[in-house]
Amino acid sequence: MVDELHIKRQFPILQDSALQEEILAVATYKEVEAGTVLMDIGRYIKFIPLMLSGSIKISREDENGNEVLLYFLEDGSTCAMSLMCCMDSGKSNIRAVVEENATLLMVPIKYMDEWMSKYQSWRYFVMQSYASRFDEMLKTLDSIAFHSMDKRLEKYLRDRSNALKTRKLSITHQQIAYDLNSSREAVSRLLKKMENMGIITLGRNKIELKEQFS
DNA sequence: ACATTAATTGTGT
DNA sequence: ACACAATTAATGT
Repeated sequence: MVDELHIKRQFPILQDSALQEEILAVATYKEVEAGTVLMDIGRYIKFIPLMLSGSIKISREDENGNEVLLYFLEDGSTCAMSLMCCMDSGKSNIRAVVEENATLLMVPIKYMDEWMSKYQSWRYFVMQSYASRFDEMLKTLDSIAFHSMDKRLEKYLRDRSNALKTRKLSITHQQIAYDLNSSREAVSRLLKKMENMGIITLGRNKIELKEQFS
């Protein structure tokens, strides 16, 4: 069901075929359906997930229990946070919820050290994951700190569209509001404006991003 | 096909 | 943010 070709396609950076074989040998294949809480704050991380398909939402909670959306994970990527955690306390700082049915390769974290020194491509992979997640989080931070809700909403739609690889999003205004820590009404009104501008079309439970959406 | 109902979206304050 | 209206999709009859 999962072979080297599969890995090559989804993780082009992991070129080393010895590494690919080793991944296949030690990883367990897992299918998770939408809504599953893959990892929660405070839980111990035992596996590094390599995503083959689907989409996962990574968020974090502050002292008051407010959830903050950090980014979406898509296929071909891994959770930089879990890479970091296995060098540190082993506990997760984040929550990972499956947005769209996902298939994963779960690699036990005990291989991390070994592979870091053994495989150059694994090192690159880890570094690149860090770099891109860090970058992504900076953008999210900018968006929260410096941009108004309409820009944040645009970014949200873009991100979600990229993660799910579709222009047709199935989501309610309420859920978006929750992810952006805003109110449903505010989101509804902004979406309506965007529809009037002609960059999206709205329907019950769906939002379609038009070509003009940049 | 029609009526009922729950969920989602729209609007005024 | 709240209250309520309007619309939509799902479900039963």
